[in-house]
Amino acid sequence: MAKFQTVDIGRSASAASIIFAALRRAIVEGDLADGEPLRQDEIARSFNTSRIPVREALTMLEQQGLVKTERYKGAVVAGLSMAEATEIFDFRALVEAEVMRRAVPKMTAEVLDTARACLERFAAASDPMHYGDLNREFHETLYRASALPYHLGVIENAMDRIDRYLRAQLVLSDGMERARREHLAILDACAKGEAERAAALTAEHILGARDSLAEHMGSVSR
Amino acid sequence: MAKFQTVDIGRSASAASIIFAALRRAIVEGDLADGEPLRQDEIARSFNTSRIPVREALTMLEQQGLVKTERYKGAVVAGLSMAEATEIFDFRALVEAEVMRRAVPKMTAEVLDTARACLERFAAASDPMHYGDLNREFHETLYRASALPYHLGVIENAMDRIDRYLRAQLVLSDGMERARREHLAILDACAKGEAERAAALTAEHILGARDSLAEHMGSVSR
DNA sequence: GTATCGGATATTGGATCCAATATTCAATAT
DNA sequence: ATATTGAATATTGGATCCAATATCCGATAC
Repeated sequence: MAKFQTVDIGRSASAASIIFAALRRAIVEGDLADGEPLRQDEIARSFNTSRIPVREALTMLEQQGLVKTERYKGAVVAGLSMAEATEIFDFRALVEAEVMRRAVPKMTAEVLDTARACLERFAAASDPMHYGDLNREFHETLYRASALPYHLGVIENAMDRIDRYLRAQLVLSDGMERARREHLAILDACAKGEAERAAALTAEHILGARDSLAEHMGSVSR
Repeated sequence: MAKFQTVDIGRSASAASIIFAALRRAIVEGDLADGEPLRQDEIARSFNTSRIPVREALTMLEQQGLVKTERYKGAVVAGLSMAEATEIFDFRALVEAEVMRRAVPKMTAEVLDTARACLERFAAASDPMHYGDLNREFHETLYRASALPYHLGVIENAMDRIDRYLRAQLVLSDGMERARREHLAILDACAKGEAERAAALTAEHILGARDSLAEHMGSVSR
């Protein structure tokens, strides 16, 4: 029997995955602008490591489509054209609606409470840049009930690619107010066990964001 | 004006991406068994490089979910549980049906001819292990007409994860014959411009393969 | 005979060093 | 004045070397 609590320091994250997580977050939140070059040397210095783990992190980001690398030129934050962004919204609408459809029958009271708490924090949030996190948390809480890990992973990746634009759009005009209203409607459908309605509302919610983004920004990038 | 043909040797693939492509192919085709350890040193020797580009290739594979890495233990080919495989089939059915629905109205005669040629090669193929390639080529040819690159990428990734099991199942019993029949039906719907029917047939085609796999193999791995 | 401990070996993660090439900018020819 | 050439610099990709740790196997205690 174990008499001491083990701490798994051996399983602690590698330098590369720490750097990856930090860069990913910076890109997803929009702190790094589209096209911004990511210098290996500079990043290595800021993390007090060599360039090796930095390169590993950059290859991970490239696999996720968050950066583009060119030989002898380096990595830059990968921006999306309007067509690409639109396609990703369409994809999300398709997959998230289906996940929602399958999640509703499995939602426990606890899941619904957690989601409700998310919305309350969303309404009370003072920092606009925090909306994005709460938005994701709300949706993920509901989706997780589906017990479809592969779907969740794919959704997360798609979300990463467009989150910056979504966040920028959320603070504009009536973005916040509409999101709040639509979230309430989705949660209501979930609470009543109406899977089809929840799925339809989810798709509308995402496609509405797509159209709103297309209006506000003529072209997102390059 | 350019008087000489330029060859872009500078843009030639890096060692890491060559190794990645080779390992990916080996895993997807099932030449490397589930759980098989991938030793950096060994791979490096067989490609006449150092371990650095090998590690880069392994991180790419890990991002794709094709290998699992553990610190100080190394990378192994990532097998799928029955539940995971089933989920990926469901995902494919959802996404590929939608892509097909949107592709049909855009299919030119050339696309249809290319797909038809695929099927003929499929029927005439002598090497059973070549079926898998032709199967993918057939579907991809049709999907590409949709002009939805993000969707295609996601589908490709999902396909990579289950292709081994699919190939193994294809050569069993009536797998080949049924695939041939279903492909013809799909192509027929496409040729007649019946998008909804093509989409429905595509979903059935994939879910049928899912069920067939579930029958033939009690558990896929681990 | 069996279980536990300790060192040898194997293997990975990271640091440092070297090679290759893109970019920049000054010098020069037209 | 402008376009071209060539050297200096910056930056990446890969090789070699070092540190950390998991695994294996023999020695030892009971």
